[in-house]
Amino acid sequence: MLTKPTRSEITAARIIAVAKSLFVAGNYSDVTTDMIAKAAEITKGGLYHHFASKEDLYVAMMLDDFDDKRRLFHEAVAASGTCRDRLTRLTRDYLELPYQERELTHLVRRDINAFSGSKRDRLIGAYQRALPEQIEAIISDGIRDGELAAGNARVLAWSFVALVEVVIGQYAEETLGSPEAQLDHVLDLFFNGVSTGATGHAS
Amino acid sequence: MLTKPTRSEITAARIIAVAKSLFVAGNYSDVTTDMIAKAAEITKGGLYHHFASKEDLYVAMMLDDFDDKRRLFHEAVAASGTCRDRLTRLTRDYLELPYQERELTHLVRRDINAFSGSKRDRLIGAYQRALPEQIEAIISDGIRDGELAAGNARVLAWSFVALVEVVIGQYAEETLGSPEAQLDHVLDLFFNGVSTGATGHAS
DNA sequence: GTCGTTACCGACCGGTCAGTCGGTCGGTTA
DNA sequence: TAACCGACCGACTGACCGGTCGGTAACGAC
Repeated sequence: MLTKPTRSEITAARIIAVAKSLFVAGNYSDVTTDMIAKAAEITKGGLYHHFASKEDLYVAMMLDDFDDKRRLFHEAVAASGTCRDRLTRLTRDYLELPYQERELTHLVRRDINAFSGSKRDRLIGAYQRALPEQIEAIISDGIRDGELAAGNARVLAWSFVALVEVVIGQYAEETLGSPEAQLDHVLDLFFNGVSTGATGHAS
Repeated sequence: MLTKPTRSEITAARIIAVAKSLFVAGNYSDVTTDMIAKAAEITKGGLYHHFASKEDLYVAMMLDDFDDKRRLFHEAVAASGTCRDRLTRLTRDYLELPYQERELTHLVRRDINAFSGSKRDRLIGAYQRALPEQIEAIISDGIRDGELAAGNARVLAWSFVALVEVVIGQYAEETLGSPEAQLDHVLDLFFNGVSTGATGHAS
Protein backbone atom coordinates (compact mmCIF):
# COMPACT_ATOMS: atom_id res chain seq x y z
CA MET A 1 0.00 0.00 0.00
CA LEU A 2 1.19 3.49 -0.79
CA THR A 3 2.16 5.81 1.99
CA LYS A 4 0.03 8.82 2.73
CA PRO A 5 1.03 11.67 0.38
CA THR A 6 2.98 14.49 1.96
CA ARG A 7 1.81 18.07 1.93
CA SER A 8 4.41 18.75 -0.74
CA GLU A 9 3.11 15.96 -2.96
CA ILE A 10 -0.45 17.16 -2.58
CA THR A 11 0.50 20.69 -3.60
CA ALA A 12 2.60 19.51 -6.55
CA ALA A 13 -0.28 17.33 -7.72
CA ARG A 14 -2.68 20.30 -7.45
CA ILE A 15 -0.31 22.45 -9.51
CA ILE A 16 -0.06 19.78 -12.19
CA ALA A 17 -3.83 19.34 -12.26
CA VAL A 18 -4.53 23.03 -12.90
CA ALA A 19 -1.63 23.21 -15.36
CA LYS A 20 -3.30 20.47 -17.39
CA SER A 21 -6.50 22.41 -17.80
CA LEU A 22 -4.66 25.66 -18.60
CA PHE A 23 -2.28 24.13 -21.15
CA VAL A 24 -5.17 22.43 -22.92
CA ALA A 25 -6.82 25.84 -23.33
CA GLY A 26 -3.70 27.77 -24.39
CA ASN A 27 -0.31 26.86 -25.79
CA TYR A 28 2.98 26.85 -23.92
CA SER A 29 3.72 30.55 -24.26
CA ASP A 30 0.11 31.65 -23.75
CA VAL A 31 -0.01 30.19 -20.26
CA THR A 32 2.05 32.15 -17.73
CA THR A 33 3.45 30.91 -14.45
CA ASP A 34 1.35 33.58 -12.73
CA MET A 35 -1.81 32.09 -14.22
CA ILE A 36 -0.87 28.62 -13.06
CA ALA A 37 0.03 29.86 -9.58
CA LYS A 38 -3.20 31.79 -9.20
CA ALA A 39 -5.31 28.86 -10.42
CA ALA A 40 -3.52 26.55 -8.00
CA GLU A 41 -4.11 29.05 -5.18
CA ILE A 42 -0.43 29.49 -4.52
CA THR A 43 2.07 32.25 -5.25
CA LYS A 44 4.71 32.11 -7.95
CA GLY A 45 7.36 31.72 -5.28
CA GLY A 46 5.53 28.69 -3.96
CA LEU A 47 5.27 27.24 -7.42
CA TYR A 48 9.00 27.60 -7.94
CA HIS A 49 9.58 25.81 -4.67
CA HIS A 50 8.14 22.67 -6.31
CA PHE A 51 9.36 23.03 -9.90
CA ALA A 52 12.70 24.35 -11.05
CA SER A 53 11.30 26.05 -14.14
CA LYS A 54 8.23 26.40 -16.31
CA GLU A 55 9.68 23.83 -18.68
CA ASP A 56 10.20 21.39 -15.82
CA LEU A 57 6.60 21.79 -14.75
CA TYR A 58 5.35 21.21 -18.28
CA VAL A 59 7.50 18.12 -18.74
CA ALA A 60 6.43 16.71 -15.36
CA MET A 61 2.79 17.29 -16.29
CA MET A 62 3.13 15.54 -19.64
CA LEU A 63 5.13 12.59 -18.33
CA ASP A 64 2.51 12.12 -15.64
CA ASP A 65 -0.23 12.03 -18.25
CA PHE A 66 1.61 9.81 -20.74
CA ASP A 67 2.21 7.27 -18.04
CA ASP A 68 -1.52 7.03 -17.36
CA LYS A 69 -2.22 6.74 -21.07
CA ARG A 70 0.41 4.12 -21.62
CA ARG A 71 -1.18 1.96 -18.96
CA LEU A 72 -4.66 2.50 -20.35
CA PHE A 73 -3.77 1.67 -23.94
CA HIS A 74 -1.66 -1.29 -22.90
CA GLU A 75 -4.86 -3.08 -21.94
CA ALA A 76 -5.83 -3.21 -25.61
CA VAL A 77 -2.36 -4.32 -26.65
CA ALA A 78 -2.47 -7.16 -24.12
CA ALA A 79 -6.00 -8.20 -25.07
CA SER A 80 -6.75 -11.18 -27.23
CA GLY A 81 -8.73 -11.09 -30.46
CA THR A 82 -8.17 -9.91 -33.99
CA CYS A 83 -6.10 -6.87 -34.82
CA ARG A 84 -9.30 -5.02 -35.60
CA ASP A 85 -10.84 -5.98 -32.27
CA ARG A 86 -7.85 -4.70 -30.36
CA LEU A 87 -7.62 -1.46 -32.33
CA THR A 88 -11.32 -0.95 -31.77
CA ARG A 89 -10.89 -1.39 -28.06
CA LEU A 90 -7.92 0.99 -27.89
CA THR A 91 -9.74 3.63 -29.91
CA ARG A 92 -12.93 3.28 -27.88
CA ASP A 93 -10.95 3.68 -24.68
CA TYR A 94 -9.50 6.85 -26.12
CA LEU A 95 -12.77 8.30 -27.42
CA GLU A 96 -14.48 7.69 -24.10
CA LEU A 97 -11.95 9.79 -22.20
CA PRO A 98 -13.15 13.22 -21.06
CA TYR A 99 -12.25 16.11 -23.36
CA GLN A 100 -9.24 17.33 -21.40
CA GLU A 101 -7.67 13.90 -21.12
CA ARG A 102 -7.98 13.42 -24.87
CA GLU A 103 -6.53 16.78 -25.78
CA LEU A 104 -3.53 16.40 -23.49
CA THR A 105 -2.34 13.48 -25.58
CA HIS A 106 -1.55 15.57 -28.57
CA LEU A 107 -0.44 18.79 -26.89
CA VAL A 108 3.07 17.58 -27.47
CA ARG A 109 2.71 18.16 -31.19
CA ARG A 110 1.64 21.73 -30.64
CA ASP A 111 4.23 22.70 -28.04
CA ILE A 112 7.25 20.60 -28.88
CA ASN A 113 8.93 23.55 -30.62
CA ALA A 114 9.29 25.30 -27.27
CA PHE A 115 11.71 22.63 -26.06
CA SER A 116 15.12 21.47 -27.11
CA GLY A 117 17.67 18.88 -26.17
CA SER A 118 16.94 16.25 -23.56
CA LYS A 119 13.59 17.66 -22.50
CA ARG A 120 12.38 17.48 -26.07
CA ASP A 121 13.60 13.91 -26.41
CA ARG A 122 11.94 12.85 -23.18
CA LEU A 123 8.62 14.33 -24.25
CA ILE A 124 8.70 12.72 -27.67
CA GLY A 125 9.82 9.38 -26.25
CA ALA A 126 7.07 9.30 -23.64
CA TYR A 127 4.45 10.19 -26.25
CA GLN A 128 5.62 7.49 -28.61
CA ARG A 129 5.63 4.86 -25.89
CA ALA A 130 2.15 5.88 -24.79
CA LEU A 131 0.41 5.88 -28.17
CA PRO A 132 2.06 5.23 -31.55
CA GLU A 133 4.28 2.36 -30.40
CA GLN A 134 1.38 0.49 -28.87
CA ILE A 135 -0.71 0.88 -32.01
CA GLU A 136 2.30 -0.21 -34.02
CA ALA A 137 2.53 -3.38 -31.93
CA ILE A 138 -1.07 -4.30 -32.71
CA ILE A 139 -0.61 -3.54 -36.40
CA SER A 140 2.60 -5.61 -36.54
CA ASP A 141 0.66 -8.57 -35.14
CA GLY A 142 -2.00 -8.03 -37.79
CA ILE A 143 0.56 -8.08 -40.57
CA ARG A 144 2.29 -11.15 -39.15
CA ASP A 145 -1.02 -13.01 -38.93
CA GLY A 146 -2.06 -12.12 -42.47
CA GLU A 147 -4.98 -10.00 -41.32
CA LEU A 148 -3.37 -6.85 -42.70
CA ALA A 149 -1.56 -6.32 -45.97
CA ALA A 150 2.19 -6.04 -45.70
CA GLY A 151 3.39 -2.50 -45.05
CA ASN A 152 5.38 -0.29 -42.76
CA ALA A 153 3.77 -0.77 -39.35
CA ARG A 154 5.10 2.46 -37.93
CA VAL A 155 3.81 4.63 -40.76
CA LEU A 156 0.49 2.81 -40.58
CA ALA A 157 0.32 3.44 -36.82
CA TRP A 158 0.82 7.16 -37.35
CA SER A 159 -1.77 7.10 -40.09
CA PHE A 160 -4.22 5.52 -37.69
CA VAL A 161 -3.52 8.16 -35.05
CA ALA A 162 -4.03 10.87 -37.66
CA LEU A 163 -7.41 9.46 -38.63
CA VAL A 164 -8.53 9.36 -35.02
CA GLU A 165 -7.49 12.98 -34.57
CA VAL A 166 -9.67 13.95 -37.52
CA VAL A 167 -12.84 12.48 -36.05
CA ILE A 168 -12.38 14.24 -32.72
CA GLY A 169 -12.23 17.59 -34.49
CA GLN A 170 -15.23 19.74 -33.72
CA TYR A 171 -17.06 19.49 -37.04
CA ALA A 172 -16.45 15.76 -37.43
CA GLU A 173 -17.67 15.18 -33.90
CA GLU A 174 -20.90 17.07 -34.57
CA THR A 175 -21.46 15.44 -37.94
CA LEU A 176 -20.71 11.86 -36.99
CA GLY A 177 -22.54 12.10 -33.71
CA SER A 178 -21.84 9.42 -31.14
CA PRO A 179 -18.41 8.07 -30.25
CA GLU A 180 -19.52 4.75 -31.76
CA ALA A 181 -20.10 6.45 -35.12
CA GLN A 182 -16.66 8.07 -34.90
CA LEU A 183 -15.19 4.70 -34.10
CA ASP A 184 -16.88 3.05 -37.08
CA HIS A 185 -15.73 5.79 -39.41
CA VAL A 186 -12.09 5.45 -38.41
CA LEU A 187 -11.96 1.67 -38.49
CA ASP A 188 -13.92 1.32 -41.71
CA LEU A 189 -11.68 3.80 -43.45
CA PHE A 190 -8.49 2.31 -42.07
CA PHE A 191 -9.38 -1.29 -42.84
CA ASN A 192 -11.45 -1.02 -46.01
CA GLY A 193 -10.79 2.39 -47.53
CA VAL A 194 -13.43 4.38 -49.40
CA SER A 195 -13.38 2.64 -52.76
CA THR A 196 -16.46 0.75 -53.94
CA GLY A 197 -14.41 -1.28 -56.39
CA ALA A 198 -15.95 0.45 -59.38
CA THR A 199 -13.37 2.47 -61.25
CA GLY A 200 -15.01 4.63 -63.88
CA HIS A 201 -17.45 7.49 -64.17
CA ALA A 202 -21.10 6.64 -63.86
CA SER A 203 -22.30 9.90 -65.35
CA MET B 1 0.86 42.69 -68.76
CA LEU B 2 1.56 43.68 -65.19
CA THR B 3 3.10 47.02 -64.43
CA LYS B 4 6.61 47.18 -63.03
CA PRO B 5 6.51 46.68 -59.26
CA THR B 6 7.14 49.75 -57.14
CA ARG B 7 9.94 49.97 -54.63
CA SER B 8 7.37 49.55 -51.89
CA GLU B 9 6.02 46.37 -53.44
CA ILE B 10 9.50 44.93 -53.81
CA THR B 11 10.31 45.58 -50.16
CA ALA B 12 6.98 44.21 -48.94
CA ALA B 13 7.52 41.07 -51.02
CA ARG B 14 11.02 40.66 -49.57
CA ILE B 15 9.63 40.97 -46.04
CA ILE B 16 6.97 38.36 -46.77
CA ALA B 17 9.54 36.04 -48.30
CA VAL B 18 11.82 36.06 -45.26
CA ALA B 19 8.81 35.87 -42.94
CA LYS B 20 7.80 32.63 -44.67
CA SER B 21 11.10 30.96 -43.97
CA LEU B 22 11.18 32.20 -40.37
CA PHE B 23 7.60 31.21 -39.53
CA VAL B 24 8.18 27.74 -40.98
CA ALA B 25 11.09 27.32 -38.57
CA GLY B 26 9.42 28.78 -35.47
CA ASN B 27 5.87 29.43 -34.39
CA TYR B 28 4.09 32.77 -34.23
CA SER B 29 5.41 33.87 -30.86
CA ASP B 30 8.91 32.46 -31.40
CA VAL B 31 9.51 34.74 -34.38
CA THR B 32 9.98 38.38 -33.38
CA THR B 33 9.51 41.44 -35.53
CA ASP B 34 13.18 42.23 -34.94
CA MET B 35 14.19 38.88 -36.42
CA ILE B 36 12.03 39.45 -39.48
CA ALA B 37 13.35 42.99 -39.94
CA LYS B 38 16.96 41.90 -39.62
CA ALA B 39 16.52 39.01 -42.06
CA ALA B 40 14.83 41.34 -44.54
CA GLU B 41 17.68 43.83 -44.15
CA ILE B 42 15.41 46.58 -42.93
CA THR B 43 14.74 48.12 -39.52
CA LYS B 44 11.69 47.52 -37.43
CA GLY B 45 10.48 51.01 -38.24
CA GLY B 46 10.72 50.23 -41.92
CA LEU B 47 8.83 46.99 -41.44
CA TYR B 48 6.02 48.84 -39.70
CA HIS B 49 5.83 51.24 -42.59
CA HIS B 50 4.58 48.36 -44.74
CA PHE B 51 2.53 46.36 -42.24
CA ALA B 52 0.30 47.72 -39.50
CA SER B 53 1.13 44.96 -37.04
CA LYS B 54 2.82 41.61 -36.67
CA GLU B 55 -0.58 39.95 -37.06
CA ASP B 56 -1.21 41.84 -40.29
CA LEU B 57 2.10 40.71 -41.68
CA TYR B 58 1.38 37.11 -40.78
CA VAL B 59 -2.09 37.21 -42.32
CA ALA B 60 -0.79 38.86 -45.50
CA MET B 61 1.89 36.20 -45.77
CA MET B 62 -0.56 33.34 -45.37
CA LEU B 63 -3.20 34.77 -47.71
CA ASP B 64 -0.51 35.26 -50.32
CA ASP B 65 0.51 31.62 -49.99
CA PHE B 66 -3.00 30.18 -49.89
CA ASP B 67 -3.87 31.99 -53.09
CA ASP B 68 -0.97 30.31 -54.88
CA LYS B 69 -1.98 26.95 -53.46
CA ARG B 70 -5.61 27.36 -54.37
CA ARG B 71 -4.65 28.00 -57.97
CA LEU B 72 -2.26 25.05 -58.03
CA PHE B 73 -4.70 22.56 -56.57
CA HIS B 74 -7.55 23.81 -58.71
CA GLU B 75 -5.82 22.30 -61.71
CA ALA B 76 -6.50 18.85 -60.28
CA VAL B 77 -10.10 19.72 -59.44
CA ALA B 78 -10.70 20.91 -62.98
CA ALA B 79 -8.97 17.91 -64.55
CA SER B 80 -10.85 15.03 -66.10
CA GLY B 81 -10.50 11.39 -65.04
CA THR B 82 -11.52 9.27 -62.12
CA CYS B 83 -11.67 10.55 -58.61
CA ARG B 84 -8.51 8.60 -57.85
CA ASP B 85 -6.71 10.09 -60.83
CA ARG B 86 -7.54 13.60 -59.75
CA LEU B 87 -6.59 13.02 -56.11
CA THR B 88 -3.34 11.49 -57.32
CA ARG B 89 -2.57 14.53 -59.36
CA LEU B 90 -3.39 16.95 -56.54
CA THR B 91 -1.28 15.00 -54.07
CA ARG B 92 1.62 14.68 -56.47
CA ASP B 93 1.53 18.43 -57.10
CA TYR B 94 1.69 18.90 -53.34
CA LEU B 95 4.47 16.41 -52.68
CA GLU B 96 6.61 17.90 -55.41
CA LEU B 97 6.58 21.34 -53.80
CA PRO B 98 9.79 22.39 -52.04
CA TYR B 99 9.87 21.82 -48.29
CA GLN B 100 9.01 25.36 -47.25
CA GLU B 101 6.05 25.62 -49.59
CA ARG B 102 4.62 22.39 -48.21
CA GLU B 103 5.07 23.33 -44.58
CA LEU B 104 3.45 26.74 -45.00
CA THR B 105 0.18 25.06 -45.87
CA HIS B 106 -0.35 23.67 -42.43
CA LEU B 107 1.19 26.43 -40.34
CA VAL B 108 -2.33 27.70 -39.84
CA ARG B 109 -3.14 24.73 -37.62
CA ARG B 110 -0.18 25.45 -35.41
CA ASP B 111 -0.62 29.21 -35.09
CA ILE B 112 -4.35 29.76 -35.33
CA ASN B 113 -4.65 30.11 -31.55
CA ALA B 114 -2.71 33.36 -31.70
CA PHE B 115 -5.52 35.06 -33.62
CA SER B 116 -9.10 35.93 -32.90
CA GLY B 117 -12.07 37.50 -34.61
CA SER B 118 -11.99 38.40 -38.25
CA LYS B 119 -8.32 37.65 -38.78
CA ARG B 120 -8.84 34.15 -37.49
CA ASP B 121 -11.83 33.66 -39.76
CA ARG B 122 -9.97 34.95 -42.80
CA LEU B 123 -7.07 32.60 -42.19
CA ILE B 124 -9.28 29.56 -41.69
CA GLY B 125 -11.43 30.45 -44.70
CA ALA B 126 -8.45 30.89 -47.00
CA TYR B 127 -6.95 27.61 -45.86
CA GLN B 128 -10.19 25.73 -46.38
CA ARG B 129 -10.66 27.18 -49.85
CA ALA B 130 -7.10 26.31 -50.77
CA LEU B 131 -7.01 22.70 -49.65
CA PRO B 132 -9.82 20.83 -47.89
CA GLU B 133 -12.67 22.24 -49.98
CA GLN B 134 -10.99 21.31 -53.22
CA ILE B 135 -10.33 17.78 -52.04
CA GLU B 136 -13.92 17.63 -50.83
CA ALA B 137 -15.11 18.58 -54.31
CA ILE B 138 -13.22 15.70 -55.89
CA ILE B 139 -14.46 13.28 -53.26
CA SER B 140 -18.06 14.44 -53.71
CA ASP B 141 -17.77 13.70 -57.42
CA GLY B 142 -16.43 10.25 -56.58
CA ILE B 143 -19.37 9.52 -54.30
CA ARG B 144 -21.88 10.82 -56.84
CA ASP B 145 -20.36 8.65 -59.58
CA GLY B 146 -20.34 5.51 -57.44
CA GLU B 147 -16.57 5.30 -57.38
CA LEU B 148 -16.49 5.93 -53.63
CA ALA B 149 -18.73 4.52 -50.93
CA ALA B 150 -21.28 6.96 -49.52
CA GLY B 151 -19.96 9.02 -46.65
CA ASN B 152 -19.38 12.49 -45.36
CA ALA B 153 -17.24 14.13 -48.04
CA ARG B 154 -15.90 16.80 -45.73
CA VAL B 155 -14.74 14.41 -43.04
CA LEU B 156 -13.21 12.23 -45.74
CA ALA B 157 -11.40 15.22 -47.19
CA TRP B 158 -9.87 16.03 -43.81
CA SER B 159 -8.95 12.40 -43.39
CA PHE B 160 -7.16 12.50 -46.70
CA VAL B 161 -5.25 15.63 -45.73
CA ALA B 162 -4.27 13.99 -42.44
CA LEU B 163 -2.89 10.95 -44.25
CA VAL B 164 -0.84 13.13 -46.55
CA GLU B 165 0.58 15.00 -43.57
CA VAL B 166 1.72 11.69 -42.08
CA VAL B 167 3.79 10.69 -45.09
CA ILE B 168 5.59 14.01 -45.23
CA GLY B 169 6.74 13.55 -41.65
CA GLN B 170 10.48 13.03 -41.42
CA TYR B 171 10.54 9.33 -40.57
CA ALA B 172 7.86 8.40 -43.08
CA GLU B 173 9.68 10.35 -45.76
CA GLU B 174 12.92 8.48 -45.07
CA THR B 175 11.24 5.10 -44.86
CA LEU B 176 9.00 5.34 -47.87
CA GLY B 177 11.66 6.96 -50.00
CA SER B 178 10.54 8.67 -53.15
CA PRO B 179 7.51 10.96 -53.46
CA GLU B 180 5.96 8.31 -55.70
CA ALA B 181 6.15 5.78 -52.86
CA GLN B 182 4.58 8.29 -50.49
CA LEU B 183 1.86 8.91 -53.04
CA ASP B 184 1.14 5.18 -53.44
CA HIS B 185 0.99 4.71 -49.70
CA VAL B 186 -1.56 7.46 -49.17
CA LEU B 187 -3.81 6.52 -52.08
CA ASP B 188 -3.70 2.80 -51.40
CA LEU B 189 -4.60 3.33 -47.78
CA PHE B 190 -7.33 5.85 -48.52
CA PHE B 191 -8.97 3.82 -51.31
CA ASN B 192 -8.41 0.24 -50.20
CA GLY B 193 -7.51 0.27 -46.51
CA VAL B 194 -5.06 -2.17 -44.96
CA SER B 195 -7.28 -5.23 -44.60
CA THR B 196 -6.45 -8.38 -46.58
CA GLY B 197 -9.98 -9.64 -46.22
CA ALA B 198 -8.90 -12.42 -43.89
CA THR B 199 -10.34 -11.92 -40.43
CA GLY B 200 -8.81 -14.37 -38.00
CA HIS B 201 -5.48 -15.28 -36.55
CA ALA B 202 -3.16 -17.26 -38.78
CA SER B 203 -0.95 -18.36 -35.95
C1' DG C 1 16.65 72.96 -58.68
C1' DT C 2 12.74 72.96 -55.38
C1' DC C 3 9.20 70.76 -53.47
C1' DG C 4 6.34 67.22 -51.86
C1' DT C 5 5.80 62.50 -51.06
C1' DT C 6 7.13 58.07 -49.80
C1' DA C 7 10.56 54.81 -47.89
C1' DC C 8 13.24 54.06 -44.21
C1' DC C 9 15.88 54.76 -39.77
C1' DG C 10 16.85 53.80 -34.81
C1' DA C 11 16.25 55.25 -30.26
C1' DC C 12 12.74 54.81 -27.17
C1' DC C 13 8.41 53.37 -24.45
C1' DG C 14 5.10 50.59 -21.96
C1' DG C 15 4.04 46.28 -20.77
C1' DT C 16 4.88 41.36 -19.90
C1' DC C 17 6.99 37.40 -18.12
C1' DA C 18 10.26 33.88 -16.18
C1' DG C 19 12.79 33.58 -12.47
C1' DT C 20 14.87 35.40 -7.65
C1' DC C 21 15.36 36.24 -2.86
C1' DG C 22 14.90 37.64 1.80
C1' DG C 23 11.71 36.65 4.92
C1' DT C 24 7.37 34.48 7.51
C1' DC C 25 4.82 30.70 9.35
C1' DG C 26 3.48 26.28 11.02
C1' DG C 27 4.60 21.80 12.14
C1' DT C 28 8.09 18.40 13.97
C1' DT C 29 11.78 16.91 16.87
C1' DA C 30 14.83 16.86 20.86
C1' DT D 1 10.00 25.27 24.83
C1' DA D 2 13.65 26.04 21.91
C1' DA D 3 15.72 25.00 17.71
C1' DC D 4 15.04 23.67 13.15
C1' DC D 5 13.26 22.90 8.53
C1' DG D 6 10.41 22.67 4.69
C1' DA D 7 6.40 25.11 2.61
C1' DC D 8 5.07 29.24 1.13
C1' DC D 9 4.92 34.38 0.35
C1' DG D 10 5.19 38.58 -2.60
C1' DA D 11 7.82 42.34 -4.05
C1' DC D 12 11.36 42.82 -7.21
C1' DT D 13 14.57 42.38 -11.43
C1' DG D 14 16.34 42.00 -15.91
C1' DA D 15 15.47 40.68 -20.40
C1' DC D 16 12.54 40.83 -24.17
C1' DC D 17 9.06 42.32 -27.41
C1' DG D 18 5.43 44.79 -30.04
C1' DG D 19 4.75 49.11 -31.39
C1' DT D 20 5.77 54.49 -31.79
C1' DC D 21 7.68 58.68 -33.41
C1' DG D 22 10.53 62.44 -34.78
C1' DG D 23 13.70 62.77 -38.12
C1' DT D 24 16.45 61.77 -42.60
C1' DA D 25 17.27 60.12 -47.32
C1' DA D 26 15.76 58.93 -51.87
C1' DC D 27 12.94 59.85 -55.71
C1' DG D 28 9.72 61.66 -59.02
C1' DA D 29 7.00 65.87 -60.84
C1' DC D 30 7.20 70.28 -62.74
